[in-house]
Amino acid sequence: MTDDDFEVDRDYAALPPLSAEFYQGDTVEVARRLLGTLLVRSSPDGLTAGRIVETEAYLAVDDSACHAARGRTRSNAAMFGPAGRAYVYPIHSRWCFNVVTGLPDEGTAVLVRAIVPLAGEDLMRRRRKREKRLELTRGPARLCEALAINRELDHWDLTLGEPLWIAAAEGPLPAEQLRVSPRIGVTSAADLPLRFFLAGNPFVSGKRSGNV
DNA sequence: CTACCGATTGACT
DNA sequence: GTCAATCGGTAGA
Repeated sequence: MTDDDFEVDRDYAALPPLSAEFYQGDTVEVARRLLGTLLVRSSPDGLTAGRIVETEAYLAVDDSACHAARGRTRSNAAMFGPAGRAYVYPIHSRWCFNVVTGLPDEGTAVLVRAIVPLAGEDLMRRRRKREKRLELTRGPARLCEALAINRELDHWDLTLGEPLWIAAAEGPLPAEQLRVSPRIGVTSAADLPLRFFLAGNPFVSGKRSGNV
């Protein structure tokens, strides 16, 4: 199954959201399981959707890069909520989208770093003010702008469906496509192998040479 | 209140 | 490849 196999008129809005159980497990496992799933966003402007191809896990124990590592604040409160909620965080005047995992009050989440555009590409181009397909959703803040994910969706329960949810992949991910590496951009706990991506996918962020 | 910094991006050499 | 813009969050005075 590749993205080229997709029907262009597929009804993404009808895809059911993943249930809370999907998100409640070990954060590293959830980060791996999210690869290949479909991130869907509906809005008055239209529907956008893409396949998740890169994630990063942020842990509760021995992970100084995790926003929850220095305790609960007003800004990171969503991380301490139930699994399956969105945690949307601003950095450098842009937004990043996370999925809360594990148990309530644990403070773990998975950052979605890249998706492959599957629906609403023209709407993504208008929001991003970019024409090149690769520049629409390659990177955590780019995909947020393409899907109009912002502070309003912090705390959103992704198991409820519209306006933002994640739907299951069509089938199991070929194990030979999975790659693991240190996380991108973090300045502490920079050596932990907590980034997961699909080998060779052009939408995976970071240096292209490191994505094979 | 001020000072510092970051899970980034885009422009530029 | 390098580097600066940019601003909310946080810590500290």
